[in-house]
Amino acid sequence: MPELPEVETIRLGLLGRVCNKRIERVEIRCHRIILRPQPREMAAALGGQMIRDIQRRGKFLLFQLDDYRLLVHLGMSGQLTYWDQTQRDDQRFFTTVTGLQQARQHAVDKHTHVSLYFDDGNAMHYRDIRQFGKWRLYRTEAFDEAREFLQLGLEPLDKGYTLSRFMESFRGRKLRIKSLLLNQNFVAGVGNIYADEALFEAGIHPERFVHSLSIEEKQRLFRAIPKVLRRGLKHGGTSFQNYFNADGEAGTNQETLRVYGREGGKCHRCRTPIVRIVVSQRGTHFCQRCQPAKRK
DNA sequence: AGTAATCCCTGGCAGC
DNA sequence: TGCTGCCAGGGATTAC
Repeated sequence: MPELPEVETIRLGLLGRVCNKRIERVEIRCHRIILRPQPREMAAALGGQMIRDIQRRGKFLLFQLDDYRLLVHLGMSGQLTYWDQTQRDDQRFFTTVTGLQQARQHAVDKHTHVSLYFDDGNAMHYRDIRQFGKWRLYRTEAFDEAREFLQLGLEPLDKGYTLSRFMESFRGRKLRIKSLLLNQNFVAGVGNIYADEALFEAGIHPERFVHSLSIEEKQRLFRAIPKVLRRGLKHGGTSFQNYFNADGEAGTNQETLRVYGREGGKCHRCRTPIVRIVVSQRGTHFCQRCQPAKRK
């Protein structure tokens, strides 16, 4: 479940690997994940293009090519890894060890849906077990058509993330705060893990309706969001199931999580057992004492 | 328009 | 042991 810190970690890893490399050949094996344009057309368009830069917006990766912009969303289980022709493929990729897959460089398998082969003999593999990922290719001059991208909300680690804009984003909302945090049009890049972590950090119950939040609570949330995201980034992302960086390595942020995935475990702050409920069809973890249901 | 529910998909796991 | 059924979850789509 790659969220902002995971996507950013992948971006940083890929920057030094695939930038300024020319795509010689593209293999698209699963057609489901490619929405636009059709696979044959996408493969043909990518051939001969050089990757000039890689940017990120929310959970989207944005590859700047000579004539195109390639938008990649990793969905639930997407992996983008670099393949070095001088290194040996690691078969341990497919084994489970203490609940966590071990991975390095891997050969093409049944879940490797796209491969970009560069003219220097190396490659970049896209692997996506659950196939929720999306690739979209736009001609640079037609990028305005990427509405799902342009409607994204505040970028929480950028300078434009200000308290006034954050407060503005609450206007007219009448839903639970956890639901709002998962909405990419509010703050981009926050997913289920970091939403729970941010709410714990801010001391806010996930089922609170946003119009009931005090100014102080919103201010705490405003600060908590980038705090937990930066912590995730610092630890190379959270590896629970299928997330690996561009070199196929797991992150370690799962060891620093305060509430997510810790049902029954003791709250680091008050020792109360962490509770798991369902909000917006998503597993939601919180401390009943540190995140009270009603405002004091 | 804003919100809630449904669906997509596979691997892992509990239960028998 | 092997089968069945359920669950996880981002976001597009549909329904209201």
